[in-house]
Amino acid sequence: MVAEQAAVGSARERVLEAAERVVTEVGAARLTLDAVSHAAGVSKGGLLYHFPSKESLLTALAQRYVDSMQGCIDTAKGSLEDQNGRDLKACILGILGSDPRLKAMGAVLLATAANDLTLLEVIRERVAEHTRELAASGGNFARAAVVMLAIDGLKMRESLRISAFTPEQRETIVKELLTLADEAYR
Amino acid sequence: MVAEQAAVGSARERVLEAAERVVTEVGAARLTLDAVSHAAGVSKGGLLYHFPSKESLLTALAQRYVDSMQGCIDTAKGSLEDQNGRDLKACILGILGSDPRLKAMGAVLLATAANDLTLLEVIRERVAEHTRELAASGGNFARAAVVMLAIDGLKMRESLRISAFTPEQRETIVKELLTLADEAYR
DNA sequence: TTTACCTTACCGTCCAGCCGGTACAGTCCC
DNA sequence: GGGACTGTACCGGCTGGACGGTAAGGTAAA
Repeated sequence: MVAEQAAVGSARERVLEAAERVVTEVGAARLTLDAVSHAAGVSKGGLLYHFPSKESLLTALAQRYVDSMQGCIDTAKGSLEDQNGRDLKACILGILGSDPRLKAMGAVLLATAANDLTLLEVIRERVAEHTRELAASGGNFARAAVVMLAIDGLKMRESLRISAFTPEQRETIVKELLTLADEAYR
Repeated sequence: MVAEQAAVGSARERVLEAAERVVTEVGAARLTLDAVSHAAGVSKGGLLYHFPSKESLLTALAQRYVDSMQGCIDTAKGSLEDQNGRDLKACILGILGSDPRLKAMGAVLLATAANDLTLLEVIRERVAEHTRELAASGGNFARAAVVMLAIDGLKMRESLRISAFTPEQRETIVKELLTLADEAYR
């Protein structure tokens, strides 16, 4: 059961938050307009006023996820002094950090992809941009790419709740990623 | 307990193959019993004779994927001489190789997860076992884990068709993974 | 005749999207 | 200032189609 939430923020924002909650709690297949509208404390008509179709809701969800991730990376970047591989390290700390905005990331990705693979276009573009930046960053491309891919892999496992690392193991892995990032830009 | 023989062309096998085709071609949300039975050239009743529910079909699909992956790894392992980090290298070559059985991997994972997150149990167990083996293998755990995670990340990106690497870049990444695997077991 | 395998026809539920409303805040004209 | 009109935000019942699953029967081999 998805609890109703007090009216805070714009209705549009409330709906998106509710959709994330629904998808994490009951799964992508049960992400229905009824469930989302109920969780957001609006009627289905109200939801459809802001998102004229389910597809538009999913698109907005994917966009929100991309924005959140960028936000987390930027925050992490701000806390790092200017150094070699700063961007890559910001990705490690930003994406694998504990920011609650990225908690639902995998589920959102899942719900989006499950409903329509073409909705991943937003994410595809972001990945392409990251890849270009990586190639242009002047470091060891292959090593930096491995670090990025490992970040993805870990985040994915954790989002699908199939990760089997202990907290200690996870910590050594993050440290190893930071070391590898260092080496890539030495 | 003699397992049902996976005779090539048996209806059961045809259905599973058809399900993979459907999920890659039209997406997880449109993986319906009608679509699968039609693609397999059987009636819906015929499909339900072999898989009494959609859930049982999805479970079989997940199991088939786990088996395929293990098969690919074993094949790759056979082609490697006994050396340090042989298992890890077999994962790199097996999973990131060109075996068609793993083509639909991500889509299958997606379809399974989208319909019911608990169906990932089979995969969760496999990941846990791999993690245990990695921890017991005597190499540099963190580094080996990073390699495994990067394999996952790359495979996932490719399955969702959001990867943006050129073939040349991909090749250098695979080489880098092999190098890192070497280092982890030196 | 029994069993394995498969078919067609059908049923009940669920869900996306539609539609006819309500409430209310401007704003323009008199 | 007050009536008429307009646009924004939202409500919730309804429906048509899709989909998972059932039932009853048919056929061929053992």
